[in-house]
Amino acid sequence: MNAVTPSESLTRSVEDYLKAIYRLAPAGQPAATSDIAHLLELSAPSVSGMVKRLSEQGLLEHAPYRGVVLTADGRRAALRMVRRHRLIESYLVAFLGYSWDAVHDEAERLEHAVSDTLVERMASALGDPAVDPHGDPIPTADGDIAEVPAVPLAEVPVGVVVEIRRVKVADAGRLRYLAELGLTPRALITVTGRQPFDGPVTLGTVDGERVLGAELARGILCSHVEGA
Amino acid sequence: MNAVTPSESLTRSVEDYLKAIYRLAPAGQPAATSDIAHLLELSAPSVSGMVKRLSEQGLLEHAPYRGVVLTADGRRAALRMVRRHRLIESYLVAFLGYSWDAVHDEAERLEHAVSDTLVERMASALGDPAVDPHGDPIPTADGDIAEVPAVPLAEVPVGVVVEIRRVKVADAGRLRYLAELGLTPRALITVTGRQPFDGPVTLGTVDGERVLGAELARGILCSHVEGA
DNA sequence: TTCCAGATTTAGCATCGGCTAAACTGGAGT
DNA sequence: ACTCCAGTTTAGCCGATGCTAAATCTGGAA
Repeated sequence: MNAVTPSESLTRSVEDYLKAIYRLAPAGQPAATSDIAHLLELSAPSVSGMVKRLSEQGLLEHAPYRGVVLTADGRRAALRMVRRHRLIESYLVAFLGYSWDAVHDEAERLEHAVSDTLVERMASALGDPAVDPHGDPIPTADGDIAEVPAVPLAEVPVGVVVEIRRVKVADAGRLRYLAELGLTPRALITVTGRQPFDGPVTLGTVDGERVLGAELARGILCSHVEGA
Repeated sequence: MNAVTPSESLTRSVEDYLKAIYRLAPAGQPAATSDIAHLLELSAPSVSGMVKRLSEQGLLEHAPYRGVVLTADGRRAALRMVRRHRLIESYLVAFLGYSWDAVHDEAERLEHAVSDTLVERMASALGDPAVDPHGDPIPTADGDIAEVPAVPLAEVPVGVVVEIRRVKVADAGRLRYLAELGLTPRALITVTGRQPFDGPVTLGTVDGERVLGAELARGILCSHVEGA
């Protein structure tokens, strides 16, 4: 009857910092001030100041000049926000006609405003999904998050049938483009060719042949399909 | 191509002030500093300070010591928040299993976070309702709000069949109680008796006889039913 | 080993939106 | 007309979170 207790509620800024640090260092490596600043589009001194406050609150540990690491409390709070974000994205896509390229900004605001009750209602309405529309795993309410074992499309061997598991692309335009090509989670594809020097890959999809640049191919994570 | 433009976005606090002032003076009478302070649970000096800022922004007009009146811009912004609030309440009840006594707090937070797009998607999903679960009219996206002509149950003559149109009760416990009695918008009832000295009213409902205290009876607004 | 460049922190400041204490105002009642 | 109180505003403060400029540290190059 403690631990999960979010005794004093965190501000929006604090939630954003914790989520950013988790995103930069999900495995608990130190995150650099400048990386946090860049991700949140803030100045480095602003981050330094907030880091001091957060470490005083016990949400992270700060080794000056070395970076920050989330504490158990900090990690829990971060995963709570990740769960919210991904469930909100899922809900908007499933029930309110949003496309996967349009949900991020909306979720970014809503994640700070929804109650735990509402989040869990949305989860139930969705059937407690394991992943969001981008294939990113949704942490459980207890703060467990599953790994999605997958390799970048850019590294998939030619000829193997793979399933798209996750699309780690933030830009809305690129997401729309991928959706047009049918390259979304659960799609089955085969790499039919690959050009050298970081060149494009050629893909076989159910809709036919596709050519995809290396940058996008790196953002598409795939896994092998059983008995293909 | 101006007017509706919310050029610079308003802060959460500003939105709350405007909504409070609208609520206190929907018809444009002056609202008193102390009433605003009481409604928002803030100190009077805090309100004075914000009022100064808002009048500099052109959202309201302030006659010192006399009260404040929303400008057209301020009223528009306030009605936008009212629309959001009432649509969010409606959506939560219709699609996410909320009861009418539980929606207010959730909507109070969400109304500051949703995009116009999301609000309109919710409105569409609901079929563009005219009123929310409490019977309060939902302003249109253009900022028009319909009157709901209705008289307090406390003033309905004995023997007349009326329809509950609106329930102006904020307390969650009271709302739950009214729901248990079946006294929700669109219910048909008859006042079968009324005790003197601000006493309770006796009601005939489809579920049988009910007795209701004067306080609650004042919060239930009714209208006559065609040919009853 | 020394030194420099880049990263980080500290110093000092601004804005927003709260607060309390004190000063002020307007209208009700004598 | 005058007084006084309730309501309002002003003065001065605080904490959160942002910023720029200056100081400081760290690690790699020479």
